[in-house]
Amino acid sequence: MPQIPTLDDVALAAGVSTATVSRCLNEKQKVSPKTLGRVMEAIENLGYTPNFNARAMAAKRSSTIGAIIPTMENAIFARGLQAFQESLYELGYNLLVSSSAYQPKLEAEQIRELVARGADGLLLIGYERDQKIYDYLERRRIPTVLAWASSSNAAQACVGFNNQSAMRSLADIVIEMGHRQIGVISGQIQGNDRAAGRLAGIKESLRAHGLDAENLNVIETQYEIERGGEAFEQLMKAQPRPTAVMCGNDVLAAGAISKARDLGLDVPNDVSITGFDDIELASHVWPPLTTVHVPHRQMGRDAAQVLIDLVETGSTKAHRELNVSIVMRESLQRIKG
Amino acid sequence: MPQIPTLDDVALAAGVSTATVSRCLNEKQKVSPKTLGRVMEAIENLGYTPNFNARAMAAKRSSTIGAIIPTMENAIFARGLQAFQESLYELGYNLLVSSSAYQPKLEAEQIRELVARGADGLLLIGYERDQKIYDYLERRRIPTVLAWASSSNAAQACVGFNNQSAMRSLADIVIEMGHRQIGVISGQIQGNDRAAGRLAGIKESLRAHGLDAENLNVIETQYEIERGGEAFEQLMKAQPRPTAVMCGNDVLAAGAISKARDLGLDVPNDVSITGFDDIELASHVWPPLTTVHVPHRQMGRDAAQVLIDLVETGSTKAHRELNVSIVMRESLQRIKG
DNA sequence: TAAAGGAATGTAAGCGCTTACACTTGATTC
DNA sequence: GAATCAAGTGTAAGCGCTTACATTCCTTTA
Repeated sequence: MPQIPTLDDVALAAGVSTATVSRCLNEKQKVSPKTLGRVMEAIENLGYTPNFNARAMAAKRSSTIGAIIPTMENAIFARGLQAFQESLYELGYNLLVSSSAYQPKLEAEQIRELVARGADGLLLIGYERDQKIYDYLERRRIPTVLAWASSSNAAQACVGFNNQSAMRSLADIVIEMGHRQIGVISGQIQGNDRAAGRLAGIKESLRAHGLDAENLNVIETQYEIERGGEAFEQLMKAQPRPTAVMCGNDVLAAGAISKARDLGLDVPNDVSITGFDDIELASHVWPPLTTVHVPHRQMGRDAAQVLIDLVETGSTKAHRELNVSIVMRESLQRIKG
Repeated sequence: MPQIPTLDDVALAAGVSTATVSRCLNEKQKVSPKTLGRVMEAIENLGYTPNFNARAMAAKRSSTIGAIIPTMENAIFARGLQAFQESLYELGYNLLVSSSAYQPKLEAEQIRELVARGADGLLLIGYERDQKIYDYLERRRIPTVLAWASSSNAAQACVGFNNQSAMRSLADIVIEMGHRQIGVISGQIQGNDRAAGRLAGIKESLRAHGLDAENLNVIETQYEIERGGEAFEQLMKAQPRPTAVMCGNDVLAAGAISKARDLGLDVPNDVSITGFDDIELASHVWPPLTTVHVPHRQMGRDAAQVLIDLVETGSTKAHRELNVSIVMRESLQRIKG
């Protein structure tokens, strides 16, 4: 029954002290090439792997970053997170991911969990959460970056974009194309600043064009393709029927497009549909979606850079706002006549 | 500068020993209600959270399960993993997920990483990997479950389905619908037993129907929607042109459908297309995909159950094979005339 | 009433690492 | 040749927990 080799075993086998073995692992330059070779050989022979928990405990840092995203079920966060983790890896950090299912309570739990696991820093999505959480992170001195959103009054570092003004731009286009009956399929506003911002952007645009923003037909639902379809069906029952349906993201929009076909409606001739995010799917549904392109990869990279800066140098809070753009595709059409 | 409270601080505040505090956290029933109350109050007041690393180290178990999936970029593994993690949670375990980007080397690294982090057990996808890895896990005594595949000769516990016979069933239907010119868009076979099995299933069916399996037109590519489109375009250049294109999964099929439209081809009148997995997308593209339905949620639940059984009781290796079914939708059509 | 037993709690030895500090060595300088 | 210094290495004290074992204090039972 062979025991799992420890650093002591390696030290013994190589005829050096544990301190030296540790140096071979973490600060090679502090060790003579001769010793290094001997130690590495012993490590190889024994099949030694450092115990992460012991290391984190002794060193009081873990080279681990935690991220909590609202969902892994669709691709919204996938690309950005991928870029985030690639950048972290290059900087010598590992990423631990949890998903909160859009539930603030679960998110709070998972923040504690990641901190308990010794995360050196955290990536969170959006800025809207209980102040207690921020206090907790402050007390524990856990550097935190908020992504996918941008709020100038957040005390934390932000790397993201302005959801409201992004959606405002898209709504401007929709309205200037002649649409007056607009339906909205939004994500749940409660506890989701991104969804709230996007909806606010539409209302802002309506007001700016002298249209009624208060009676806007909005359906809130979960970010699932099926839910998008259901909401769309609901919206199309209204009289007068919307000529354009703006969706809180591409997943909802894909559901709406699919349901439109089921209902025998032609997109965009009978009704225009727009999305948000420009995930891969957006250009592969039919008709392809007019949507807001979000630079997910860049956001992920920037977030990693800002966060590690915070972790290693405790540098001053950064606040990076990225530019989004509107991608015009066939799902949105000018009102005829 | 307030220090982060430790178990010692709690013990001091509650006027008990550290052992008692530990018991309050882990084995409440061993502590008198009076003491429990006092300790919990102290924990509350101090805002104490146990240090995970210290706990794992002292207890020699972490109540953590590791999972390594080939990709998080699309929904293939999302649903099953979600069910896996929900079941684990009910059983008192946490899940740590990494993605290997379909690279065996990265996977090996991540296995070591998860083991170093003290994972009590591992979930891996498929069975095809270097024997050294299995030896390593054996030596370290890390219970492991292989999912998304099924191989009766794997030494590890398996929870999955037979990719080959599943695809064979679908191919049988395609052929019996009169298709003779079949093109295949497969995932990379190298290091991916699921992709290999699916392709083998198609060839098996061809042979069984007295058709030429050796000259089957197969394009191997990555599981990305864009790649599916490219491969489809390539396949359609063949003479004679395929009347049916069978895809290694739904993501490739979605790409193929989208590209077909770009090429001015009507699915299924000009060409039939099939997928595999039955992810949400499959029923929302147009035309909806005929595909192989995989019971992802059940697979996730079963895998959790089998793995925790292994971890806690060291029970004998289980081997669960799940049934898949074919879902007929509009993307596959009988050859006319 | 004393012995026995069980429940509640305490004592203290690690778990496998990192790192401050101390020490040894050999080269360099005056 | 003594003093100085840097490079390489070793010693040992924790990091914050769990848990085997010891101890205390009741309640039971003969």
